[in-house]
Amino acid sequence: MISYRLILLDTTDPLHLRLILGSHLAQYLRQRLEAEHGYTATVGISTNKLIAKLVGNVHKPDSQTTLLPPYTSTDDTPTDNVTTFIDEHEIGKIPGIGFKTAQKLRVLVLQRPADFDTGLVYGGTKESVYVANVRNTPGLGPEELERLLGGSGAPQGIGARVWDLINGCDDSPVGQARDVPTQISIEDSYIRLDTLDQVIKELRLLSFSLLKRMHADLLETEEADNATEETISSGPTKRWMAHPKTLRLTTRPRPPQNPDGSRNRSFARISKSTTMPNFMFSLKEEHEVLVQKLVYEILLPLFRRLHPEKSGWNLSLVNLAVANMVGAASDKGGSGRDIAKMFKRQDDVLRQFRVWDEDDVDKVVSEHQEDGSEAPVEDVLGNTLPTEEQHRPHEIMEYADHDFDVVEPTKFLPPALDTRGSEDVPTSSQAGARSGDPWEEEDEDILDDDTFHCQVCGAVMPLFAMGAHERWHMQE
DNA sequence: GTGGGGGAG
DNA sequence: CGTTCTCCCCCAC
Repeated sequence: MISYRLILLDTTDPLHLRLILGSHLAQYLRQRLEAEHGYTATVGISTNKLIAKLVGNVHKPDSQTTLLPPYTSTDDTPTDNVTTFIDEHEIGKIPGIGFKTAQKLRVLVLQRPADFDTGLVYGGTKESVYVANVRNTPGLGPEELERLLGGSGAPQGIGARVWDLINGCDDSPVGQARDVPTQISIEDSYIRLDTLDQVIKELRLLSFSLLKRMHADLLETEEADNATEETISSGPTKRWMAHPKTLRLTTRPRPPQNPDGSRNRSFARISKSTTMPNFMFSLKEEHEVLVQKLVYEILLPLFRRLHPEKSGWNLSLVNLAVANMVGAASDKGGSGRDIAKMFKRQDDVLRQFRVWDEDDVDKVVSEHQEDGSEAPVEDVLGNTLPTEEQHRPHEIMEYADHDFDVVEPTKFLPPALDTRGSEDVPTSSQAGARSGDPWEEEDEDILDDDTFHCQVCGAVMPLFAMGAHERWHMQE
């Protein structure tokens, strides 16, 4: 069901404008992804990854959602949407706060050993604690969180990081997709695995799978551009794109029964690793042979290091991994089809939309990030925790219905924004009229190639805004 | 480099 | 929804 609302575009608010453009871009990207590759997608639009990801959950399949301003609290708007939005989330739902951290925070808020996960097999009946409950805990701040969550093994600055997260702040960069994984692993879990014979059998199976995966993921087939004698006689040339340097065997021993018969759930894994044996890269030997060698020469010795006792153990999981890829090719992707590059090429076009300069853009983003960290809790909800009935659910429903959600982004883009110097662009500039892929196009005539203008009013705009602009004309 | 903890999807 | 199978990053040693 499509339920979208019209948004009055506030051209004096750069944040608002930026979100609208982001929404158009998302719409355009989703359309192309489906038209050209058959994939539907869901996206969230906001000023950082954290909020964008969370808001993307609001309208789930094949849709998109934008978190609208206000993003900061003022006298007029004492409740900014970022805070209101993030507050409704259960603490464990926040990306970056996993099972362990969430449990500690629940204990902190509930002030009691917390209904851990007594009866059930897995996460069980955890009690819901919301972001607002955590953030409004008296005396809580980055330092207190660091004391609670920090310690040996914890990442540097975990306290500040978590504090930022529950304030809707996230400055983590958008990363590049990898073309080759840093690690490949195969694992299986077992109800009961307690004899060496069984282990050997499973190690064989895992080894076969791993070998297949290595070939599928790390082997590059050279498409013989000119069929040499070699390629004719021995088939397509294959070569390793990356060589893992490490082989690792991991097990998860089943925790022994307590005297009272209860199960001590433990996910603890133990592992041993060794340097990757070279024969595993053989492209000539039969897999059977390689697997046999691997199991007896490498894996069984590793296994005996993990489990020196002949018996007595019972494994619930075995994992076999290759890691530490040393790449022949570049580890990181970058085929050229990324959005940053697209924006670079369309820079001239986009400049027309950029009614503020780069510095201001950064400020809009970081304003919330930095303010949020320091923001007094009273700004948002006051000191009293909202009760279920009177505050949260009601207000949140209101928001869900009226303030988020720009599914089918905006219906229009006012011409005031995008009219400007359109005389030197080609006449046929509708999206459909273009010949090539604007993303693929290299260099020169950037303006000409990536600029489109409306046949009705002559407004100039980037490709992804064309649809919205046309809709704007239609509803006039 | 090895082994373990925590987390995402 | 909960569980399984991967994959990732960080840290101490």
